[in-house]
Amino acid sequence: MHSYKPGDIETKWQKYWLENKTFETPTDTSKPKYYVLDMFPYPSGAGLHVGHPEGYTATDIIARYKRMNGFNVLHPIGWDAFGLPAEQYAVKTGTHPRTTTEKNINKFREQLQAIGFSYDWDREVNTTDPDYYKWTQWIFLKLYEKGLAYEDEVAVNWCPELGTVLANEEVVDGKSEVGGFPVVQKPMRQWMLKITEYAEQLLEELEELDWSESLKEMQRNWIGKSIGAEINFEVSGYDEQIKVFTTRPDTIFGATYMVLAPEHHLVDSISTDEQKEAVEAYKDEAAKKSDLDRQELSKEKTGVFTGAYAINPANGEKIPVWIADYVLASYGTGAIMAVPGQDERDWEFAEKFDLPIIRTVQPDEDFEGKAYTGEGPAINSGFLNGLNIVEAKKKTIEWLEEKGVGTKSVNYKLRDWLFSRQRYWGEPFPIIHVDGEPKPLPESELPVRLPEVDKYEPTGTGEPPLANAKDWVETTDPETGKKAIRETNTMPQWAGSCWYYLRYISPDFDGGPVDPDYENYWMPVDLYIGGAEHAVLHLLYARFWHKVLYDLGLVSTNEPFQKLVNQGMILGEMEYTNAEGEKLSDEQVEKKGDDFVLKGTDTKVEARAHKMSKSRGNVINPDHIIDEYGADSLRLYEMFMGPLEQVKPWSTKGVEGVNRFLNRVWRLLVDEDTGKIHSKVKDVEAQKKHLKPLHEAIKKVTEDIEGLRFNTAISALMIFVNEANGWDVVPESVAKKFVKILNPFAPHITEELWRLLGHEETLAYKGWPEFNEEYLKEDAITYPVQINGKVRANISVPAEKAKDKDYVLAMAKEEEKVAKYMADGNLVKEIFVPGRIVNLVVK
RNA sequence: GCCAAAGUGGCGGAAUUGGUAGACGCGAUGGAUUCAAAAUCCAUUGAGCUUCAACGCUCGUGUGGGUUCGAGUCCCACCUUUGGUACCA
Repeated sequence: MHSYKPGDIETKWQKYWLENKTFETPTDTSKPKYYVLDMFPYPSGAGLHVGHPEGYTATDIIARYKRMNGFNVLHPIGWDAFGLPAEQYAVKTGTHPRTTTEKNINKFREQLQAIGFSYDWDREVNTTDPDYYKWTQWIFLKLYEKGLAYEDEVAVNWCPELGTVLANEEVVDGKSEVGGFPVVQKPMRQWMLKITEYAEQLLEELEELDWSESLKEMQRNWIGKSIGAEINFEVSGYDEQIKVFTTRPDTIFGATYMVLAPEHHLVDSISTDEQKEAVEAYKDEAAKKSDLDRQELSKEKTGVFTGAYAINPANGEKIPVWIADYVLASYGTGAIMAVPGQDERDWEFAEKFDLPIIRTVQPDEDFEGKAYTGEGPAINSGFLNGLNIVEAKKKTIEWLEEKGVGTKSVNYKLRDWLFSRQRYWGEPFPIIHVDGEPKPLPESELPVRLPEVDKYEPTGTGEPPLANAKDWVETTDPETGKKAIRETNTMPQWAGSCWYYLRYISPDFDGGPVDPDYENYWMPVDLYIGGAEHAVLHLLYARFWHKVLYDLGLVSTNEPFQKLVNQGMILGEMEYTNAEGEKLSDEQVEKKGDDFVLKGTDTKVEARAHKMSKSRGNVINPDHIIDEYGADSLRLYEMFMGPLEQVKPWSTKGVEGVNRFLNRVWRLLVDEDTGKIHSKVKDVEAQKKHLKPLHEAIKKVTEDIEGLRFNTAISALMIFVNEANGWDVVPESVAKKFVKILNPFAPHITEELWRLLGHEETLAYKGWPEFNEEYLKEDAITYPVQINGKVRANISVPAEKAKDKDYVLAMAKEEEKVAKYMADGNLVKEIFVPGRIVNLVVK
């Protein structure tokens, strides 16, 4: 028997591709290029899960399709291999993270190769390789030289359990994203990157990118641009001013009090003696609060009066100055003018502390709420009265500027990027401290390698693990010979992934991060696919670095990723659970109305698919799927499940379905007794009945690949095979074209079939078939005939008469059933849509 | 709360610019093959009504309205789910 045996075929071709370097990236730059990139994985100990191959199969299909269309394709993979898990494992077991990482990478590589991805394996990059992080450090030096990297004493998210500082995005609900440990605020010396300097560009240049609107919107929200004014308020009795930022300068007449963040620099100097004690107590309280506390207590506003008064420049009124933690030190100027009439937070605060409220915008008549934030004419606002918000804003700003007490201003939510971590397993900074001042190392000192250490824990005082490596820390300044101390922080995991797409272009280049000649050819990335979890951070950070490199003249494009798609998460199998959370089998459950119920009862049952997780026990291991059904089936199923970007539940039954399809393909072309090409595959001229389904498939598959609609492309391939299975003879030319268009989806079986069809060379570079509209034409067109919008009959019209309105309408009216309906009333309207439909309106 | 996306059979999902809703696959039912099973092949499969049967009819794309000869698709209001965000002045 020579039935379809994916195991044999797949290992054979994977070996062939590797040995022959089939997917080596071409180095000639004469042909059009296509750079198709995957988000490289963190090689975890758990190995690949079924989520990885989803995006990877999509890009692989594109890569293979583009090669067959004559493009030079760059399709690389690598490892984002710095990271906390390997370090935590090292803390526990003493195993060097390098050892763990290497082992995991080998496992990942093996798994990826077993799925038949057409990566150029000579271009792997590994962020933990000194030859790679040399250039990460080099880019950091450039950032430093440009003044974009600086040290600062900042309140950071300190996680005592992990012994490290976390970035805001690594803190979820006041706990560490990894491990769920409590996080507190602690001031520490840290490296920062001035991403805020690029805020406007990062926002503006989103426009030209071919990214989903929702993704762009997420980045816009993260950057959080707001336009308004800065206004100075004199403090009564002091030679001080409080500067505030507001998006609603038009409401200034309603500013009845002011609030400073507890950390504001003027708090101490303006507090009166009577209030000093209360102010100090409040400050202490606020400082102790963790993020979690601030959020939990956020429902109830708190604050303390400083005893000081400011002068509202609009009307000269004395207004009290308070401190409250609902005003953030890190946004705007750390102080606000409170306008309770038009701001919900201020209203709440004013109500609680009995502060005056003045409306300065006339609410709609039926408005019943408290603070009014909608449109309306200005009231109680002196010279602004009657103006709408936009006009009033403009006029206020003009007035402020004239008086010299304020100016138009723009603010961003985006903060500078906290760029250091107290960890071992990360890139060391190319920085030494001489006489207490930071100093960059010269390029010739790169890479600064990670030292060997005995233990991987932080010192406990917050000193990073590298501080334990005394011999390494204590060094000399190569320029002056002075004693120096190395920086012991390391870079965050994001660093390596900020520029890896450039390294693939020239992985061995030693004159810089990327060879300019090839950079110019390959950039930008034409298609980038990865998980939505990186929608904001990785993509924002990478864009930032890229723009810096662009400004330095090191890259030729201002944006790295032209088109970007997020694949949707794959959930576990659909599960039915009762109120107690116990799993039920399909047989125990039925649908009743809108709900699922326990069979024969009214007891509702929850029916849904859950995120895959070890604790739930619903994790699907791709290795098992490959063992059972083969890599081609895995690939095909992952693409057939549904639209790439959508979240969708896994179904192993579905894998069986596509596996059956591949079996049908095999039996269509191979004689299972001999293992040779089936005798019904003949070198004869193809007829219309063969060519029509074939070209329909070619057309649909081509268009759907271009549009990343792989699920419907596969459906078209299935339709062709269902049709072809009914043929007595399969023309060889038709068989070959079909094998070609199936190839990007199921590369192993198609290589094998191509070989059986008598070819020695790989199919990977054979031309993609073109479809011919001629073959798609129908001999006869079927028109549905509607009476008052309901289909009552179908008529068949010869193709050459199909566009002839009079002819088609006449045909329609002759139809017996149609005539019957027409007899019941008068024909008032005839609608004829060529090639589509006939509708007769009868009354 | 705010922002964004999405609601279609038992399930995953199809459906050009508004033009026959349910392609393709899973599951299910019946049949063929088999000593039997697996595999394979054939047929049926949105719900309901009528009929000996064929034909036919009614309803049906989250809910309620609207526009149109015609709405899954467009407009208005609402409900639900998912993702993001969270005192950002």
